[in-house]
Amino acid sequence: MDYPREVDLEDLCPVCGDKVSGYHYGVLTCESCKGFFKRTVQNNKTYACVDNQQCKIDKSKRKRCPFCRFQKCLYVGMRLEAVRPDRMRGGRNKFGPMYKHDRALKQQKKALIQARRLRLESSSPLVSSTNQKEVTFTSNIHSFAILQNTVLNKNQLPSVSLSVPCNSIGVAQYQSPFPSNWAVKLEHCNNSADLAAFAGAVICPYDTSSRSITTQGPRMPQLVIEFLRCDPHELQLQGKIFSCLQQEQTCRLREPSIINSVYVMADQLLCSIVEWARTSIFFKELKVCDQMRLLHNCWSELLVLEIFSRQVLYGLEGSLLLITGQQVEPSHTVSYAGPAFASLTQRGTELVEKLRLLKVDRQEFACARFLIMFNPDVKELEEHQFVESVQGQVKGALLEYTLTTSSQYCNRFTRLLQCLSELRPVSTLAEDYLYCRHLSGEVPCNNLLNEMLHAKYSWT
DNA sequence: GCTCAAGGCCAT
DNA sequence: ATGGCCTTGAGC
Repeated sequence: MDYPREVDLEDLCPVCGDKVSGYHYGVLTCESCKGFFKRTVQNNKTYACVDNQQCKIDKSKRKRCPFCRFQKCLYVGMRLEAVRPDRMRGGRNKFGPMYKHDRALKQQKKALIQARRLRLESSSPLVSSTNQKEVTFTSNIHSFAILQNTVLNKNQLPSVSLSVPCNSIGVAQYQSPFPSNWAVKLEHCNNSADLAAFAGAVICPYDTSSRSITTQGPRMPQLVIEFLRCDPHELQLQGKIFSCLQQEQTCRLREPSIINSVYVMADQLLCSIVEWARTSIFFKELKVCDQMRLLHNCWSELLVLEIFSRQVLYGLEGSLLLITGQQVEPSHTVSYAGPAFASLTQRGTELVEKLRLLKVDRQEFACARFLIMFNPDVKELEEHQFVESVQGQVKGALLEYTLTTSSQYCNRFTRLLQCLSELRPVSTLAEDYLYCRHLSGEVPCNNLLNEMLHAKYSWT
């Protein structure tokens, strides 16, 4: 079979799309972006964007806005500290081993793609036109889509589907009620460069065997598999929420207002979060008092993360996807939920966009929940050390996962953590909003959500 | 001795 | 200011 020549995206500069000339300051980039980055850092240049700081940077436009170009350089993971302050020439820097490891990963990926092609060529010389189209599409976009095909078609062992390092993992096991956009999701290859030291500390000894490629793809960290097993069941929750909304309607003898529905949904989501936590690995081993402390600290962040993950994994840009499957236009919320809700939605949308850009996947969201929950900064924890050690393990697993799934050392892990740290202010806004609505008596009472809000506002 | 990612140079 | 090509030199 004659496949179209594959456009290897990894041969293109992640900043401008020009031809890559090698690793420069931590990332495979072209010669011109290398030079641009060097000049900017060495000469301490500051730029300004005359537009809205969202200029498109490609080969033909890269000269137009140095501000956005430099932002993009940093975004794709170019490292300021790789520019030498003493301007010493030649030699090697501390990123040497990282580049080597990254190259090895790329080689493995290429080998896998080759294997996949050979397999297709030998097993089905007459591929239907639709299949052919799909293969062409995915291979042009990203190799992992092909890796996934290999695994899903070839191996039916239960554990195997969990060992695929890509966003599409969930397709086989996860019955989403929403239209799937898995096929077009790309694994963003921006790994963390500066995490080699941390990797060494957490996954010690640096476990290259776990990343070695087999026919099943790189292995997923065991802990991430455990986290996925704990995932709440979306359909069950959906059914419960529908029945609650119906009940609300029956009690009030009218269609519940949008804010009422939001409140009911938030309450049910919260119930499912608590249920998830209680049955989850690590958490179920904690003393009840510590469980309470942790949950009181993080419930709203988990709630917000739950809503955000739905937008990133299944939602469409520009609309808010509710657990019920309804799509809401965020700009319209102001008319029925007030400006406070609209500003909350605005903040949320911004963060969702960041998570979308990062292409955070189900595995990473699963880790994120545990990271948020096991917060050793929570006061008066009786099992503080345990909580701290779990957080360390989760970070390690997440780091290992990002290293395994991405072909490049960039700063994916750091960016993920950065995004998660931005959840707190949004969740605080959400709490404030819900509490105001609760005080005004517009929403149902006697539920878990009220309890949590009361607990918070009686403490502070 | 080779590699390759740093910095430098200079025509544009 | 940009970007293609050159020189350098630590680490393998």
